[in-house]
Amino acid sequence: MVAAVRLNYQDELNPEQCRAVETINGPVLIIAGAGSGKTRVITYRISNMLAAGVPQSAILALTFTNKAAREMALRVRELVGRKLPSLVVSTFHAFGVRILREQIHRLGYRDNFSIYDTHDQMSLLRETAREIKFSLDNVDLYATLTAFSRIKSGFTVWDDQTLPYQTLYNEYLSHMRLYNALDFDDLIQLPIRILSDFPEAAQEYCRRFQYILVDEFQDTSRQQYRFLHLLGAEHQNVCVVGDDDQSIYSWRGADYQNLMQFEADYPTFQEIKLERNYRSSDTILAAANGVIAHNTNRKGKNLWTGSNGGSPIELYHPEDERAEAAFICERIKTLAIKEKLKYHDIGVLIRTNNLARALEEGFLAEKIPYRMSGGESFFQRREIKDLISYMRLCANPDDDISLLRVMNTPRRGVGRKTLEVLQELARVQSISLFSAMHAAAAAEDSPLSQRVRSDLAEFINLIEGYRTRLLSGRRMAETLTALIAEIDYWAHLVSEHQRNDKVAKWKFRNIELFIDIVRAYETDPDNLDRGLFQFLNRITLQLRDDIEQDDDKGKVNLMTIHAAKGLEHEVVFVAGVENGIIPHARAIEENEANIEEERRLFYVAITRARRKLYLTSCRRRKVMREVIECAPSPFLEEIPAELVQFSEIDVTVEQSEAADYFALMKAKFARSAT
DNA sequence: TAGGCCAAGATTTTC
DNA sequence: TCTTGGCCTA
Repeated sequence: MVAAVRLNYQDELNPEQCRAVETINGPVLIIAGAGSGKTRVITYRISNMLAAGVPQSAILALTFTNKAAREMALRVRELVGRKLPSLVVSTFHAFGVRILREQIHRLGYRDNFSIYDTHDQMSLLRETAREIKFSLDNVDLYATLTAFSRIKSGFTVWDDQTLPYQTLYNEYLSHMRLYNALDFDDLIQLPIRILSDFPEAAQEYCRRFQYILVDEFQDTSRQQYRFLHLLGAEHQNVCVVGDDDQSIYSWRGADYQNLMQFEADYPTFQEIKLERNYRSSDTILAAANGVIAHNTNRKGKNLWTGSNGGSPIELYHPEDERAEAAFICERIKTLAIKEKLKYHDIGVLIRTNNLARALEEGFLAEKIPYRMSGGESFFQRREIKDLISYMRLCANPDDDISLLRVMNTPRRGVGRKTLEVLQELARVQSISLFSAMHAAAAAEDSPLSQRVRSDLAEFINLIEGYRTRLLSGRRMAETLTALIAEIDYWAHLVSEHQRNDKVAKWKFRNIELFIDIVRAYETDPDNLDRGLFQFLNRITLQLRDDIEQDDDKGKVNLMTIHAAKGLEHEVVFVAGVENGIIPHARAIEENEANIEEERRLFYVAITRARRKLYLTSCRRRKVMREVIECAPSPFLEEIPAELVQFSEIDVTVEQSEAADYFALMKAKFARSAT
């Protein structure tokens, strides 16, 4: 099997790709343009390493999203034809968790830490503010968290703007610490600390992971780069694969300057450019090239296809978002019937999640099966989060945020008064709420009534009982079923939705689905790392990932452009190609230089298409409650005109008006350029 | 203490 | 517009 792989790949890959596959030792920088067969190269490279005798446990492949990690692991397994239990393919964050689970005691945390997502962080911030009487009026919690994150990761320092929040920040951090909770930044930050402060730990990982491969390198943050750098310090076998034109995560700290940093840090690096595009038609690629050429800050690259022609890009200006949805549905149906295209070969891309709504309504009305990836995930749903919070509290009783959530779901008669007493006790003694409950329930002289204290004791018993059962690590699904029965979650749902028992039923069905997921996790023979903590970590890190469904074949893929990165479809629709959406008004508002990233985003969207690309740009759109006039995205103008065809529906008026508009835009640009 | 009512916020993208 | 969280009252 392995030998076959060795013989074969030369026939399947072009010379540059071969070089990328064969250059195993030393630092390597692979610049891989869109559609240049990057995934194939990576998978072949790994299997080539295995064939060359590198043990699987010595290879570490890091990606950016869960989807990419899963995909890569799957492809390698398929190619090699066997399971690779010791090969580590993981996201940076998940890999951070892996190190922390083994090493976090060095930093004085306990290894049953909770991971807080943005939601949890916001709750904690609210709680903290309340506690120290910090007024949050007119405070943008989200922005505050972003600022905290930047300070924490050393991106910025305190300034006049942020200084007033310093006490809040410190208090927030000490709470995180008290609750034994980590946020996403910590998952990178703390491993860095471990690797740099504890040489014996660093050595362990450096020795083990002799070969490191990073996909989507352009999206790594400075912190992640540092992490990577520390891991590869000893052996220097670091291979990074990226494309500066597809860097679309700068808002999350991605820094494409890491490419330059890499070159400086590894002067002996070999560079390999993959410039031949195997995915898109010539037309589509020419459009993409035309657009991206407007960016100034690029590492030059010249993508080519080696083929000719392709059907033109179709541009349509619907009246509003409903007409847009109708148009897309109509085209999808035609494609399905006339060209025998499968629904799953079609991608509908949007800039923001809220654009999905009208499209979803359209799909439902036209009975087109679809799936939406991204958006509110299953695990974010309320009923699921309730259950997860119970699990988290069992895993880590000091997790106050989970405790607060669970405490009164269902209602347990613990009111504000009681909570205040407990919180005060916790604050004074610097202990968690759960410990405070313990103390209060046992104390003779507690200000709490006998009844309340026995309620608390009952709650403590409930949690501790299930804690033991869940920690035993076996039959979690059954244990959860028992828990749900014991707290009578069903009655809770019914009382929460008295007017609408359908909702209650649906939510309960979700709970059952969740338990199925737990069961699948427990009984998966490939899963060697079962257990409550592992499960919870996995869930938290996969918040946005939807559950893999077997029946996803045969469904149109509706997703954000960000989620579409790394994927491809025969036919792609990009909806809402309007000024203010792509480029997004907020992004530009923030910083005008962001226009380049927005353009890259558009570039990514275009290059997802293999054969045919449709772009739609509404003239009006309902935003919130009002209807606003929309102008086409300025990026449309950057597509060479000869590649574009206006859609036949409503052609007459449309075209002349659009032409007028473009003339206007052109004039505007000419002016601003001088 | 719990349920109902009112007001405010909605965040661009993800781990 | 719709949901969610906070506040007030019974």
